[in-house]
Amino acid sequence: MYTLLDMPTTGNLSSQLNPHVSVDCVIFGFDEGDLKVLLIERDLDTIDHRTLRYSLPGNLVDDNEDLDTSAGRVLKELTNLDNIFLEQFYAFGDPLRVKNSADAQWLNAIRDVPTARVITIAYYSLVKIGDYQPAPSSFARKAFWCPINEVPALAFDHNKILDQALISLKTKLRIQPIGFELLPDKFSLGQLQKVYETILGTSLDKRNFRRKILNKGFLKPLQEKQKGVPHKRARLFEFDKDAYDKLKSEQFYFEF
Amino acid sequence: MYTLLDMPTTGNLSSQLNPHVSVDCVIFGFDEGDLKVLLIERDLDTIDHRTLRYSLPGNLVDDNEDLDTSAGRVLKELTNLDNIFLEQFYAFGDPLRVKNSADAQWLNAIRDVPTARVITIAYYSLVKIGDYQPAPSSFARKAFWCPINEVPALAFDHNKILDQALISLKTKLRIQPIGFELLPDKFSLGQLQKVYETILGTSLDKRNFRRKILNKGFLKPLQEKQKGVPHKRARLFEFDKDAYDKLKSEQFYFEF
DNA sequence: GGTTTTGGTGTTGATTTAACACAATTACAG
DNA sequence: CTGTAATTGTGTTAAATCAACACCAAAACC
Repeated sequence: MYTLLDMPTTGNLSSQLNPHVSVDCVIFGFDEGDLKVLLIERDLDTIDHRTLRYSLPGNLVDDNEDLDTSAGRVLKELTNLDNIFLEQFYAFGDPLRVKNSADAQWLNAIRDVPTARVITIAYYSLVKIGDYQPAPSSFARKAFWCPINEVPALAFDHNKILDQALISLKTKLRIQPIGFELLPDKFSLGQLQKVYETILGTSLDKRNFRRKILNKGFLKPLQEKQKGVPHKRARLFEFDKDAYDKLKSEQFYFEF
Repeated sequence: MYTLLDMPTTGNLSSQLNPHVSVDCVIFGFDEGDLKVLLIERDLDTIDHRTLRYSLPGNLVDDNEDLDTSAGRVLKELTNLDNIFLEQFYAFGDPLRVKNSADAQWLNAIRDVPTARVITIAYYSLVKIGDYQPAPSSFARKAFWCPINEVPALAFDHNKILDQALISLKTKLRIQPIGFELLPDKFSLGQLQKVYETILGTSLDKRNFRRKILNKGFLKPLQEKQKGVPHKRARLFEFDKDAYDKLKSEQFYFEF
């Protein structure tokens, strides 16, 4: 174990944290019909209860790292999720964004320059929940999937960052086929429809949805079927990356 | 006049520049059938010729300012363009982005911490060229509109930033009615079509374009017509903001 | 054997799209 | 004054896409 004051900041000995710039990661997953987001519970050993317990995984960048690299490193350090494709979506720079009293104590414990103004570059990603096992480390005591509708008050402006991430996700879903990234490799059309309905916040006609998405030509039907469900078994599909890449190269515009 | 070493950094006496974070502005305009971008020529009094002369308007943020505010201030300081709606589109953070030899001398002359790693938050905007008169100040010796296809080598990673801004612009044009923001208040459909064609890089069918854009319902036809053209005079239109806001509030999705 | 749950399927009418050609108006050149 | 060059403005048709809509099938569980 480490204490808050001497915990490792990065895995790299020559590292040098930039006190003014951080990255935050909004990792979306989908499970049991719910859209979820990966949160951490921060280590509170030395901190009283007025401190906000939960936050998005995020930390200062290292001055030798690219922003994308930072985001990947920080995510791994806090949650053990590795090799995630992260997409930058917005930089948050309110001069007061880390100056709330509830955050001050935690910053005092963990930062060299706790009063510095910090600009954060926010990233998001979509993952198949089953493919990754979040495991907390560094200043994260827990790392867990939280349903979007049950997200508690988060540190700093993280609730605002999450809201913005959701907006970006919605926009992206309408422009690029990303729904399946939240699902297992093999999925049914019912599952995929549910992803679209959840994120877009609408309900969709089953027959129209199927026709539309299948006509795009990048879903490959498998022989395999669902098992163990108390109803008719759905045929499984997988995303056909080759087919999609080919369409893209022919200037095909996806729009859902 | 000022010299490079004692030039004002902001108009605010209590200001404190953050050596690690800057903003850069990509201002698009449209003129004579060309898409243009606002560049500055940097003051080179003390600098040899290997230094890159041109750049996007940009500078360090002040630690008391919001990023959006910084972008507006920096743009005004360098080009005198004021009250421009700027939209953030990406943060660039390559650790080496300001470390090219051609940039080093200029940084030495102008920055307190010339070797600091600088992350930049990039903004873009669309303006009617006729509405603004660029006037250089601070370290800008000139401020001028440059056709997109004739942009020279720029400082730092500014060519990359510009490329990315163009991609964002293209995406945005397909999703929101922003073409008229590049045109005078009163414009012809021919001008508007040209904006779309230039930015999207395609040619469009005139009859289909007119029908489609007029059916959206936010272009108000005026009685007025073009003057002084060596061909039939086009009817002028204006953007009807009220009508558009009403459509938006009814969950209308624009898509071109 | 009945109940519950989700999977799977097709048609129709309305809307939207792409493709396509020609006459009218103006300034300017000769 | 006449012709030319440039751009405006307009309508139809066939094809594609979209929205709306209802019922039977299969599996687990009781």
